[in-house]
Amino acid sequence: MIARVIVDVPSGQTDRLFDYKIPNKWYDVLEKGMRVVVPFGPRSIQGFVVEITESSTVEKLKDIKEILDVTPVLTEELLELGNWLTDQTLSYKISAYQVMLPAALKTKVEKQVLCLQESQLLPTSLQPFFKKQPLVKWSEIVDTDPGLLPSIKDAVKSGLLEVQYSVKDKGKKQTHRMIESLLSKEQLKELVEGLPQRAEKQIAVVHYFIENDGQVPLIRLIKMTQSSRQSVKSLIDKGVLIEKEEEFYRDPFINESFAKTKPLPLTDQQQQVTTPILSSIEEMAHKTFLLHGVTGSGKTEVYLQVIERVLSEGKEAIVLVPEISLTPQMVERFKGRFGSQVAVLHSGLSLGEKYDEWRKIHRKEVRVAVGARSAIFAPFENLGIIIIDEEHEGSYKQEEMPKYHARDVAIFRGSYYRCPVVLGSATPSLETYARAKVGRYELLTLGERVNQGPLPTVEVVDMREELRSGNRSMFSSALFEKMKDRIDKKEQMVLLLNRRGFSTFVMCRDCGFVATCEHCDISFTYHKTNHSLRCHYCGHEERMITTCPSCSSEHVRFFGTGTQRVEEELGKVLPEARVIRMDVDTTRRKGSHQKLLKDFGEGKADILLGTQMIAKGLDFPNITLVGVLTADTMLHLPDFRSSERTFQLLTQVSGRAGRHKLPGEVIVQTYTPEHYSIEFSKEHDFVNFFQREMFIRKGSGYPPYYHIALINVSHQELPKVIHVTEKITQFLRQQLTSEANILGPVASPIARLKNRYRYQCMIKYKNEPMLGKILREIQQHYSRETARGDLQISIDMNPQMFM
DNA sequence: GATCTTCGAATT
DNA sequence: ATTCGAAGATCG
Repeated sequence: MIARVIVDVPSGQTDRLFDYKIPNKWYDVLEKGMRVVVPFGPRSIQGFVVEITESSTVEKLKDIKEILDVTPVLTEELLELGNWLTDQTLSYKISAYQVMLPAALKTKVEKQVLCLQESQLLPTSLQPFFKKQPLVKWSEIVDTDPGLLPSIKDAVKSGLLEVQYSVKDKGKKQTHRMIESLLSKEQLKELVEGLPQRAEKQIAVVHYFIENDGQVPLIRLIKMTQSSRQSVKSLIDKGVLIEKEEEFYRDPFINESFAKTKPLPLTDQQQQVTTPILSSIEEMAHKTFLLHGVTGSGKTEVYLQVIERVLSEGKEAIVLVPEISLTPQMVERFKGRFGSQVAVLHSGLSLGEKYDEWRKIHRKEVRVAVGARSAIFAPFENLGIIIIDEEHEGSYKQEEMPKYHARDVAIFRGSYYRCPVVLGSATPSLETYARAKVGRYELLTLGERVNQGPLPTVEVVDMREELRSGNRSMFSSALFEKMKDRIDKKEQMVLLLNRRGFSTFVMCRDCGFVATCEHCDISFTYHKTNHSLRCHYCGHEERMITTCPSCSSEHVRFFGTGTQRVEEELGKVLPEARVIRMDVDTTRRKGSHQKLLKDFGEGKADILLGTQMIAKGLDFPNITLVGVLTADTMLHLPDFRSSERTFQLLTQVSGRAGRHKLPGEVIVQTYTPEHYSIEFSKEHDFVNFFQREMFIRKGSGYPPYYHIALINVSHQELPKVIHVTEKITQFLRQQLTSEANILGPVASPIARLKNRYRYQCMIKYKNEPMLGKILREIQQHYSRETARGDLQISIDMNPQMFM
């Protein structure tokens, strides 16, 4: 029997099947979808079996070396999905399979040197390594002295040493040592009598087992009885106790208990949107729904109740949530309703924790997966529904290979299992809403807030006017008055500023020199905490300059406002206000995001100041004011979605105010109050925003009217980049139909990043059946140069970002 | 001529 | 990705 394998070598040349013989002993064991170790050239590497056949066209086949799984990690469906993903995103098969699995399942290969005979026979320089053990890491020898390479080679030739490869699973299952008594309580009591008085510790341990039943983790036993490992061990040796290794899951929520919740009665409108979803579940008819519900309209309760139905039919559910709103608040609602049926997957978990959550799904111990983007690959085999909350969020698009969008994967899986996909949002993406309007998706609308409360009133403040009337501070007088008012009333507020750091750029007032990162074409952001200049794209950090490097002037000043500066300013103008600042810098540490929100929820601060990460999902009853300091920051980015993003952000953040009893107010400060994305967000008017934006997209040939493919070329040398991009553009013009609109080559918005120049070419198209094949040809053509790493060509079939 | 470097091809 | 071997480069 032959196994056809995709090997773990991400390169163009190896992105195909390799055949291996299956040794007789594994005929019944090996299934497709399992990971195996195979010989590949002189080394051993990991691979996925994707097919098992009778025969092969290749003459000299090698044997499969090892099987890494007991049950397949990739189901039939996921294998198919992997193929589809590869075609859609023009990536490698191996990358597609790997992205569907927890990182812990990716093995690492270790190169080792094995000493076959007495170490004394080796050259003296090598002897010390093999004194203690015959097996030594290759790196251990070569790192100490690269000059030893020839002697190793010689020793291998003369049969003293052998080079081998060991493939190791990264994902260690964690085990606890559990201790259990072998004797009955009566026997234990007898035993205590017989023990010598001075064996205090042992007596304490035995007493524990007289008083308690069943197993206990070793560590806990030692702690509770004040005993030691030694005393437990001697009881084991005596045959009184027994030690067992028990596999356990690292539970990230171990210290939290979730109050059980019951389904809430649905409002009429909730009822209306639930019915069509339920019938899609029952009829096993795949359909994609767009659940368009204003903020606070109770989308989550709808999700919970349709999932309830799915579970009662014995099926499974996936719920996708943007990473940032995967807060305890959200998790609590799912765990509260479905208890231990839920696995939670997000980036805050350690490698091992993610693996454990994944295994709960794989082993069918849970039936609901709640998580960020990658949870869309949860290995369920009887899916009943897929829900994507906040479907417009950019984080559903993976920006690395394979550059997939979770929404597309959801629809693939939904149609495979003939189950509904529900896309929920208060501000759907234009693509999604357009599809709903033409009937490709079914539109469901929740137009009112559950508590019947009105949407917050939004006041737009023209900052140019403020400036004219002499107010040069970052707070308009309207906003400032309202802030003071809330502090007096002991109510809370949220301030949004989409820039972290202190200032957005640092410039010399005399010569206009702007401090920029030496590796990228990006201006530095000043960070006050450690008095440094930081590049927000590559992370490079330098000390703040006091004199201008260009003209030696000392008039170096900060321009633009970041969250740090606002925090400082608040301290001056509202010293009595307690402020929590939330941005990438204050939430870098694991769990700090949660902690800051918890503090705010408990009323430990009056003001929550932050970047866009505070715009989503938070639901605190006491927030009655939202202030947007500068609504324009996103508006002028070189991206055709900038208006859409601005509208979404303003609408989302407005939704944070007045969600409960107290009415909410929003103040939006801007220099362009007449811009339609600001005007429509003021009225919470998605539908009119949509129409206006669609008109613009149509005129300029952007999605949803056209598809986009973006090719990004980068290299250390500028002429090379230009030349290659030029060639690619030419080739595309030649190959594609005259309907396709090919733009470029142009420098990327970030023209240099991490010391590499970047150029791009954009294709706008409606129907280009050959596009995939043509782009593959381009990849192939440059595969030599890209394999060596100096040239990079990245293709994004539906880019969310143009930087 | 021996040894070191670079480049391309093959990996089942 | 990594490895091996052929073809050129460098040195004594």
